[in-house]
Amino acid sequence: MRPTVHDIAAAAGVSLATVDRVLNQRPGVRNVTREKVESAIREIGYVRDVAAANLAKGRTYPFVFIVPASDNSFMHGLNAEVRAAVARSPVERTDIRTIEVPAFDPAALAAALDTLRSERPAGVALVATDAPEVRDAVDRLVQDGIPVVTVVSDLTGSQRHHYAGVDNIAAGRTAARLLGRFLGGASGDVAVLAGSMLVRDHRERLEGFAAVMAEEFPGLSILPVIEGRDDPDMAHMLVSDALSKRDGIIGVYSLGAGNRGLIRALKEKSVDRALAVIAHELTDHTRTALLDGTIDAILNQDAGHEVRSAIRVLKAKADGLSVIDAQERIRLDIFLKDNLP
Amino acid sequence: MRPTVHDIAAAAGVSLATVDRVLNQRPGVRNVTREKVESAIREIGYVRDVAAANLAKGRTYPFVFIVPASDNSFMHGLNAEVRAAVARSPVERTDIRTIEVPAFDPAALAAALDTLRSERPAGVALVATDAPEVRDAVDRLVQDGIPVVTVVSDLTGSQRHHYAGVDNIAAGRTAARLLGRFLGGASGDVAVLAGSMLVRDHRERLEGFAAVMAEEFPGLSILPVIEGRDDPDMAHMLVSDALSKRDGIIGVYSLGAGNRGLIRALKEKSVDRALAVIAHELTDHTRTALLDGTIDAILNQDAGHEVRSAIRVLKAKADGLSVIDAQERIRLDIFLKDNLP
DNA sequence: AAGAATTTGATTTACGTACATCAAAAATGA
DNA sequence: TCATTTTTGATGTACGTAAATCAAATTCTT
Repeated sequence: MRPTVHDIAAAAGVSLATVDRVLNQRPGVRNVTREKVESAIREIGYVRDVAAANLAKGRTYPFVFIVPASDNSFMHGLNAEVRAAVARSPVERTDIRTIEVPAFDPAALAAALDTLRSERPAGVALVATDAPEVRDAVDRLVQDGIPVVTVVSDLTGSQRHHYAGVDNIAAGRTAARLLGRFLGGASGDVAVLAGSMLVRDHRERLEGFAAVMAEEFPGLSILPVIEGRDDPDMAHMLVSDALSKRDGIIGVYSLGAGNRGLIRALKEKSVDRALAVIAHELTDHTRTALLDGTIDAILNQDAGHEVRSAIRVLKAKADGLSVIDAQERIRLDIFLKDNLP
Repeated sequence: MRPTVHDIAAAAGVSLATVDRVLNQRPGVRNVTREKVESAIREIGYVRDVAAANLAKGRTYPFVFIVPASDNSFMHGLNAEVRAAVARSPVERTDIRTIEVPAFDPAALAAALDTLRSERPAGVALVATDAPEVRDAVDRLVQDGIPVVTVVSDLTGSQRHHYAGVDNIAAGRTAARLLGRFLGGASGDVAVLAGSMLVRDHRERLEGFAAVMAEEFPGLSILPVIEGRDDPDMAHMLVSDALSKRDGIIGVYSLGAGNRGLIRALKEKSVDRALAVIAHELTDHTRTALLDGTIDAILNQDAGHEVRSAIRVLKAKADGLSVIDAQERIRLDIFLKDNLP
């Protein structure tokens, strides 16, 4: 049987009340006594029964999710997953509040984070905009002892406890190798469609993509990045334009959102020529395009996994427990038309 | 606040004791009363607090894992993951016992399953050997009300509650498309190395592989399957032999274990020619081979996820709760050298 | 309608932890 | 050494559920 607080008390030769004072860092314990209790805890391998503790405390975990107010499929999906988590709240003892902040607005995000310092939630998850003021605001929360995890997009050099998202450099590298291999040694141009180079994920994907292209596929040259601002119409226009102007384009890498416009442009031109196309994020549109052959592969991060992982990690941090690293690694999904979920 | 048993009692106009009788299916309740209570439960949306219930019951979940005594990297990894789950047992309130049965021996597996009928564990997870007697034994357990999940390999037509493993037909199809695309329209022969065609996963992978090859890559023809019995030396010999005899081989698909021998054979021959190679299961050997270019892609199922998912599902079934389907879907991992974990 | 059988209510204890209160003991200061 | 402060012990209640007991009420039989 698993040891209880009574076992600690017996092992340390103190009373239950003293054990309680040590366990919950209440005042009024001499250092010698505290150490006696702590070593007893270590010796008998006591682990607090979190379920019983939460029951006694009537504890719920007040968490805050900060998401950007972006109007693209991926963010909609992420929001849906957060809502699903809210729906599970009573069972999971969480109490999740969502804050929307303008996208790409570091000041607004930092302000929102600072608001939380006085509110003192049990944990904060945010889709980070990679800027110094955001980093500093996150570090302040961490200093205050509030667990913080970044979701989808990480924050350079911050003290956040965890990042629930994919390795975007690896994603870009993977895209490059797939595209290169699919093109089988042919020479030509590769178009890259991004949302904005101000977003860290996009920059990183491009960085990884360019690196592998340069190292391994010298026959392929990357054209100047097209920034579609994750907007379908803009993407459609820019991609159509590029395809008409440049005959040498034999591959396309879409590393952001706004794939609807890309797909439309590709379909209009695909009568003329075959392109190898890799896109990010599995949505209804990209799924259809993958199935009909417009897109050859989709790289995806599972928003549901990211949200659930963020919550698990925040809970563990709030309880001072460790996490199963392998379980919390967010994997890069590669979908061909055969392994779609 | 979340409703409790007291709220049910008040809503249904009965006593706590009666609510308890209904909730825990104890005898001595008239049907009209039972229905009154049940509709009250539905109306106020009561969900049993599993943590509190387990605390009261002092419950642990006695689970049994049945794994084949196979001596290959994948099964070693699976065993390690089960042991890791055992190490977490006190915290997760599980009590996991492992039974080893001879591999590819349906009778032994069925016998082991039947033993469990009297033991009545809270759940059983097994790596299924796909045979009628196993199916019948599983169905008997299910009839007895014991939750059963298959892991890694599924069981045709059985009543098992859940399968924690990948879709192997999809895996084979994915391998075929990757290989076909990597070969970029070239014509030639493709060698397939399997463990044994008696195992369902291997048969299914081959089936999916062959289907896509026939549909989409008519220039590639699949040679008769090499059965290496998941044995490195045997695989080495057979593959070396095939590569020497057939100059037309330009691609290899290894859908089972025993990749060490394959890799050795490939390295010996690779000086002469470039092959596209796809293999299953990420191990130290295949990882190294992927990094040095001997293998082009690895398809993988994460044994840790499978074990943890199996346990979550068994718990949920034992508690009569539902599972988050998307969370329990075991995904096919595709690894190129750039996205290795 | 009486007696038996069944159904329902009321109440208690327990699980492991948190938290509060009050009394007792020990350490500290002058 | 005495008064004061600090530390420790003892005890009780609570969280939401399970499980048991015994008494009371209701239904069923004949």
